[in-house]
Amino acid sequence: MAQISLTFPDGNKRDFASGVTAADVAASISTSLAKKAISAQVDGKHFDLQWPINADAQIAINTMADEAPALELIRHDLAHIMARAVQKLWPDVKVTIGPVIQNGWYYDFDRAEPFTPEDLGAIEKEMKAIINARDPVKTEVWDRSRAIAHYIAKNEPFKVELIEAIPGDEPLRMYWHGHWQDLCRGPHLQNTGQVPADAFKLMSVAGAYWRGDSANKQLQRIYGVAFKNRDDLKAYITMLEEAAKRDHRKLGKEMELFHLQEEAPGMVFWHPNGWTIYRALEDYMRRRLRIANYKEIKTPQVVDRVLWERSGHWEAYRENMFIVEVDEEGAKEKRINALKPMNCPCHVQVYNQGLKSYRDLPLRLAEFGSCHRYESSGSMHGLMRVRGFTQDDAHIFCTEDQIEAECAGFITLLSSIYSDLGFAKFDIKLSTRPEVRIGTDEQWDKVEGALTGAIEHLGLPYEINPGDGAFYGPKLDFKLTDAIGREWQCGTFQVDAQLPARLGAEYVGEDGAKHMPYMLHRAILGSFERFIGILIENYAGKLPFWLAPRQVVVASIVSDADAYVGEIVAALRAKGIRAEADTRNEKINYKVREHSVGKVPVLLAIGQKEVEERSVSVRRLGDTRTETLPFAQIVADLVAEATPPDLR
RNA sequence: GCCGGUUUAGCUCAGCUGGUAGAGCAACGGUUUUGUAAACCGAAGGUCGGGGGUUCGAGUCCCUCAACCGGCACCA
Repeated sequence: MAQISLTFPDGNKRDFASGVTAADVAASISTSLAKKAISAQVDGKHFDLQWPINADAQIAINTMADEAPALELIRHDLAHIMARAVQKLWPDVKVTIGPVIQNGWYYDFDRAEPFTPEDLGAIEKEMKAIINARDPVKTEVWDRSRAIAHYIAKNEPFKVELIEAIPGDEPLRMYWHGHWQDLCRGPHLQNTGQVPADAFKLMSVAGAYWRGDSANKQLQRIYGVAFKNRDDLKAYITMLEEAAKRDHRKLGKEMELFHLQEEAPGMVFWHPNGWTIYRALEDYMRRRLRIANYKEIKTPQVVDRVLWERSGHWEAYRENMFIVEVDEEGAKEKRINALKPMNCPCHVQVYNQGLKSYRDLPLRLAEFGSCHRYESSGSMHGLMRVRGFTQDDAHIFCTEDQIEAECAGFITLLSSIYSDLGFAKFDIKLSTRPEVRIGTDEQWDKVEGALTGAIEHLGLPYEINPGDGAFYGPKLDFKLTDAIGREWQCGTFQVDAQLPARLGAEYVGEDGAKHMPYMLHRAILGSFERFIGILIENYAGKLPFWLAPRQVVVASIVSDADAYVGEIVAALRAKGIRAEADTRNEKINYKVREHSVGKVPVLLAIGQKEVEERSVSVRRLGDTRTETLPFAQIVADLVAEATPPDLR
């Protein structure tokens, strides 16, 4: 038999017979390694211990101490164990696919009856029994026809469809967990007992379309999470609870920021506290845009369908638009208008007023544009996905040669704004030309080159999403990372050669002829509603002082202090600080608790002592210590602290 | 839009297999003048999401609509 040479992580090489398995290799090293081995990395690929190795390769044996492969195997085996448990409990359930995902796995089933939460308990119990049985895991390679015949015989139509969709004549791999068989590319553990029985949990049932297509049958998906040990599972569940505590919907209620109600789904009712955040953010953005030489405009919300027909939205976006029909006086037919879902067509109308010269370009038109989109009922989510929202929108009209500089200027602005708002890290994704597109390849080369040139010039890393651009131009997406590691796509920069053409935008060039400008769609926050939701969750409600809706509460300890409390509040308000008095007949403990829960950053407690020495006792949110400061000093300190970052 | 779940007092939630609704907090009225995360007492508060049905009787069972929650699909 042919020999192959395997290279170990320490650089040592050894020869083995071709077809040797990683299990054999581990056993040849030591019995303890053979026991501990769970899989191997063979030339970087994750290999099952049972798979034959047929060529020279780098090899490293994995044990449970190797976090990534261990978790992948545990989760993947659990997917199979769960499917086996489900088919044991309900033999007529059809199986489909069950991949590993972040923190766990899911498996999609076809079953007439819905799975209930009680079913999940029963499945978990059955899974534990399978794990405790320590059933061996076996694997074989089958040819397609055998596999198809097998699944036809077993009446598993989804598996048949799956195999038929696998291209070519590739042989297929089968796995057995005990007697239970599943088509799977592997790798897997060696027996079900290697899965920790106390470190997984079935989380939820949800509908999911077969192969992700809403035209297909809807299956039932069961989600599970799994870790290497019970403590990790516990930590994960604690993390989920912590994340739930920063849910902006919950905090929005507790902090009296906003509400939503049935009569206006997806439309925000901002309360005084929430609107204060909104205004602070808007004022900040307005200053930043003005300094970056944007011109702010305001355009109509209700616009005749004629304009939407011209812009192409009526054809492409109609089902997402709120339509307004009006009986005009004397008119034979109803006039049909739409609430604008986007600002771009209106901005072109502003651009088109008066003949533009190349000297006017780049022209940056900004609007805090109030838009409405009829989002599908199942997609709405607090402030994150709404039907009525306001974009920090702007369109830059420029020549092709100006795109790169505009792009660089935009990224610089975005980066500075994210940093001011507390987001140090963001990623850039470039979406390039799709298959179906307008414009010549030379144009695309130039425009894509302008975007990459801008990013590279700034020395920033970026990822490419090939073919994911719009048909009218490439785009950049900007994703920021929040305090608990979640990513949010907020900023966008899109090059558009289509809308200016459709709506007849032009300028007179140096050559005296008319040319079409490019239009750059761009946003930094995305929508104010969503961004405020992100801010609330990022800060867990403890917003930075300049954004906090109620910055200071001045609380009396005794009623004799009320007059002095009033004096302090008046002094702070005179300096623009959002201060409130709390002179209710309550103990200071009660007031401290209430305003801590309400996320007020600074509490000034005033008792007899403070009245006498004209001082204040300062307590900051999240800190149990207090500090006594003179009246004049606290006013000066808080004024400095309340200054927005761009004005410091 | 689809699958599943939920909807009871201002808020958070109880209410078993159908017999006519309950707690804590808040708000209100008193008492208390208080020193850094919930003082005490009292009275009050609900067409049980909307509509329809079954039943002698519905918060509870059925149908339907809506909103919300978890996913899926969507997010040119």
